[in-house]
Amino acid sequence: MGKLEIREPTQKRSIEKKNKIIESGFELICKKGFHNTNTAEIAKAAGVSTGIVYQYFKDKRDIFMYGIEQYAKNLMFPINQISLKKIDKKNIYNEIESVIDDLVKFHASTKSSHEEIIAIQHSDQEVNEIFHRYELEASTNFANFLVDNNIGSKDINEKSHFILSIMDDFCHEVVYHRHDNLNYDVMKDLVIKTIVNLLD
Amino acid sequence: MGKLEIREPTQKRSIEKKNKIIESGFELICKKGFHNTNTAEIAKAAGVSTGIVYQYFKDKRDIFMYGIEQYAKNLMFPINQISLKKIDKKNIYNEIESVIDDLVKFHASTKSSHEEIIAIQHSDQEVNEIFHRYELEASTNFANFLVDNNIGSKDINEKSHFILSIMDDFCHEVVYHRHDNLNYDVMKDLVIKTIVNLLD
Amino acid sequence: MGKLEIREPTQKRSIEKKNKIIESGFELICKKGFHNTNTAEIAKAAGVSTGIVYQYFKDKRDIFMYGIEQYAKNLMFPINQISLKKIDKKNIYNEIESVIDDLVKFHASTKSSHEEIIAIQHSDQEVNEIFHRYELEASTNFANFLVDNNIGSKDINEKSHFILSIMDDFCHEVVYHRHDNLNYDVMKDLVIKTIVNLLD
Amino acid sequence: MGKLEIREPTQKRSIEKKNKIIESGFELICKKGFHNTNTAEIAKAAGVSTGIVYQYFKDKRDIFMYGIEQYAKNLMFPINQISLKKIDKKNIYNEIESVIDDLVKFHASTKSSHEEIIAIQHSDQEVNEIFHRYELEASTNFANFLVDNNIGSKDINEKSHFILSIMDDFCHEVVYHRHDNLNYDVMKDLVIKTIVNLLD
DNA sequence: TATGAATGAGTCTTCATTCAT
DNA sequence: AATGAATGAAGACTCATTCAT
Repeated sequence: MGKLEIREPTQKRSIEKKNKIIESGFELICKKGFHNTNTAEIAKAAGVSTGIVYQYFKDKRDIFMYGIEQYAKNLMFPINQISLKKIDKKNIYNEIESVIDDLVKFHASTKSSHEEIIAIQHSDQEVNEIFHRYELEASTNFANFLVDNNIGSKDINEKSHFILSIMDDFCHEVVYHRHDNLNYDVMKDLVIKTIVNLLD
Repeated sequence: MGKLEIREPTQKRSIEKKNKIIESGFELICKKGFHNTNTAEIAKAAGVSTGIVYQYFKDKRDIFMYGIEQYAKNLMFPINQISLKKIDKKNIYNEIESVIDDLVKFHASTKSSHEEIIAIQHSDQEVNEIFHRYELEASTNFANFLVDNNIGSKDINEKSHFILSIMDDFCHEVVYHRHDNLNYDVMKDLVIKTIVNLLD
Repeated sequence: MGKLEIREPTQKRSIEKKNKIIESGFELICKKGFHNTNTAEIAKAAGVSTGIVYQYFKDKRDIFMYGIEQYAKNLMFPINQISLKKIDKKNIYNEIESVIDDLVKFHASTKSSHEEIIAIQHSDQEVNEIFHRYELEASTNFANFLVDNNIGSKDINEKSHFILSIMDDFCHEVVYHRHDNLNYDVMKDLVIKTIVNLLD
Repeated sequence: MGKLEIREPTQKRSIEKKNKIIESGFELICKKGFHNTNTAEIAKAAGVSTGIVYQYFKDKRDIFMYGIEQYAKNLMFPINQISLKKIDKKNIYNEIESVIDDLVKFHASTKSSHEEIIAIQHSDQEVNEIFHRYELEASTNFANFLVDNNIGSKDINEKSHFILSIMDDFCHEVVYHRHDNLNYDVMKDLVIKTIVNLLD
């Protein structure tokens, strides 16, 4: 009686519909903020009725959480997406530079959603945990990659984490917060040298 | 039109009352989120009636903005608050360690509000600008401090910015995101060495 | 922004519901005044929830404006509603008397709403313009009617307007402002004779 | 205990203050409407504190009622204000025209307040009664004036009332509702002739 | 499955009126 | 007598969620 069960769609059509809602909802929420986006808008943007939303999702937040999960998996930690090939240790400066350039491009491409997502991450414990999970994965993957390449084996977890954090900061700096008084080429050089140093 | 004017309190009692509202309101909003805190709660927490709130503030957001301004000025960039005494260059590792320890303590003390504030910073353009302003100030101050101590004069703005960013990340790591697999003493050591390196 | 659109109902049920809200709302507002009637009351009187009101109407005023439009069209200028048959010029006194009697009856039947409506007409520019529009129509219709009957063709617009105004005053006098010291049969006689005179 | 008595000021200063509040309040209310004018504004316009208002007046409405009383006495029925000198019966058309011209001027001068006052008159029983009282006086005065001049002694009350009503309508027509398709000189002529006719 | 009409609790804000000083 | 700070009830409007069809 009362509240209907949330349905897990099995039909192809249904799955597509559910994904469309996630996509539209997540996009709107990222663009306008969670509290400034209402379910009617989401339904409309997804081309469905408001009622159907509540057959696929527990509540409005649920829509967003699905979006977050996908985002965290695919986009939040671009280091997971960049193909890290074998590194030529003699040429390590250039190798790192190339990775950083890729990361910056990646960040730039997801820029518009990123801010609101970070916002919610910081105000929502559960979202934070999701990210934390994927961050750990990213960090571990990177550590393994380094080990596989016989680079900086001591304190490898800490180094991996630190390096990712430095690179992430640099990307944000470049993509979002351009300061007038900073020369970003100089900064990149500092970043790369720091990383090289850590990996020695 | 008939809108009553916002009063700028001059009486001591009134100023205290206004500050009490900012304090209570800001605290609640930081704890529960802007949209999950209503004006009645804020008024109650401040020990005033709902009506009086609107004599001191334009709207609910206005309360928060006052809080943000104060927070940005006093707490967001603790480097501004830490007394940076003359640095003994021979003992630079320990000097930096001491600064980092102070920063960590500072972050720990404001931990509870910090997350929601970052959240709002990332979703609200105006808040973001306020922080940007104070961040710039922090960065400049720190650069000047380094110059005054004849440390790392080349690319000083970039270095200053980079170092602050590294220290800030470390503080967050320690205070908010403790990863089980990381040894924070090791990380601190990495951080300090990196900074020393940059300042050489 | 996220504001949901006002829906123009097409379903029979919806149209009925919208009309019910207009009817109930208009009646309440006429009886108690616009500012003394709240949306909850209107919704209750219409047998709907407060929320639904805002799917059909932009705001509280909008409900009233729909009512006004209907009232202006159907009731405000009863001369538009009275069937003006061919006039027997030989018997013109009696013909006019009959029209006046009809008008008085009409006014009496709408008496309760009339006062508040006039009140709002005089304080609201838009309402005033609506009435002005229908008043013009009434005046023109009446002028045409007179012309069709070969009565008083000179200065016909002015005469038409003047006569309607005289009749309207008389109706109000009788229906609303009964003065103890006036004999309304005598007044009616004066009115009719004046009109006859104007049409000679 | 509790509610303080309304004070009837006897001091010259106090009386002036009370009158200032009536004047300012009435003006604001006429300009912006009763519900769109708040007591703080009234107090400010009168140069007093909000608190003092409630020592002179029972409530907000009370302020307005005092204003209405004065308005009704002095301005609402301008026929009471126009000096009606002996009428030269041979020249009666011109005499009436002159009265009408005076009335139009009078109406024009009070135009700005007039509309809101009529609005309130129609929505407020008590205001309506005040006007009714003064209307009666105007009507009686005018009847007496006619009798004194040996004009139209039969059905004099009805005629007086009717004539005033016709003149008032004409004034409103000219001052407020100018219709594009009406020639107001023609209308005036119709009005005067009608009146002359009634007085024969 | 799907629709979209309907619900009604919840929130910000205003303002007439009172009260401490 | 006077001030203006303070109160708190009231009201328009929104929106997540449910329900009749």
